[in-house]
Amino acid sequence: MLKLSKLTDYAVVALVRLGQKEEVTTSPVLSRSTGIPEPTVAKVLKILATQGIVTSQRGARGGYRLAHPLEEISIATVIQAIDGPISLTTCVDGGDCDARSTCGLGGQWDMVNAAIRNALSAITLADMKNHTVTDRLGGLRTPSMPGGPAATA
Amino acid sequence: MLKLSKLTDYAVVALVRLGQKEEVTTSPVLSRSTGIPEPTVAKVLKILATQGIVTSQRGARGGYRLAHPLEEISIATVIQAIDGPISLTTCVDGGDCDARSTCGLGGQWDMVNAAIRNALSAITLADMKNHTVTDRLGGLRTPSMPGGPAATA
DNA sequence: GCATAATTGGACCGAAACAGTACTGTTTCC
DNA sequence: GGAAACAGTACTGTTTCGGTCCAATTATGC
Repeated sequence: MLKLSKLTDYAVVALVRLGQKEEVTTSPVLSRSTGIPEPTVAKVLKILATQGIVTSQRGARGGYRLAHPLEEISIATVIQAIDGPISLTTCVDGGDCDARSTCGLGGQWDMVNAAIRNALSAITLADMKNHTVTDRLGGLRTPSMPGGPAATA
Repeated sequence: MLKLSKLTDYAVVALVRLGQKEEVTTSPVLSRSTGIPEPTVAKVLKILATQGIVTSQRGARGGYRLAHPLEEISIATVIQAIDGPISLTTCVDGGDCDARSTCGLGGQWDMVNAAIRNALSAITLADMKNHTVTDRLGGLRTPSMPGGPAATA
């Protein structure tokens, strides 16, 4: 349902929390601080470490630390790190679309993907922490939007 | 992986094809026309009928017809019809986020959802049919984009 | 008016992906 | 040398998705 995985949600929470501390932080501490179960937060941090979003320090007195300031990490980066590349359909870039010849709309999904990526790249973790939204997004509303369905029809 | 279901992809293809015909069209005809398996296209049309996107005519000589012109149906509408509401996280509008008190970012995901919805609502099925893109989206690239990751970090 | 055929409507089931957990190994500090 | 913490792998339960089948409905032809 166009819903990103819960792991990504956890990742954002953990990263924002991590950005509020200067020293290295361990998984258990982060777990208590965020309310996310220990094994899960450990798994998330592990993935983020492999993607270079956080740096890890092994051994006693080890832990995790942000590799970049919050302002330089976009939502799109986190999503791609956890969930993989952002592409709405499998019918892109040589996918196995068996109806390619008849479907008619060749790579029209690419522009949709680009729109999504664009919107997600414009929001950083710092924007998530602060409750103010930068106006880089055209027509973006304030956090508490009317809530009605955005159906155009 | 922020990927919408194949059903939605099928729905768009079927709707665009349906928009090219005036008279009512049956599932088998649409299946042959699009290359989508018969049962699947039937299921998609069924869902779209319940959502009011297409009108159905039961019985012999029945079939489906578009309820609105292609220009008035946005991608967001189709996605919401098939996949359900567009909300990236479960932690919105009274969701069961058990870490609400500690996570810190109350409804910050809402602005992300709004951005997505915005981008998706700006693209109509007519845009998918024609290979030209209207410039309603700020910074949207042409269909064949470079393809590099949109990571900001 | 009745039988028949065509088509949608709703329910069901198997398969795949995901979230979460546990365990073992490696590294570093005390 | 012992303890603490990350790294990697494997496993299991759950949910969701994709696909299929059968029942309800309506127009047509006799």
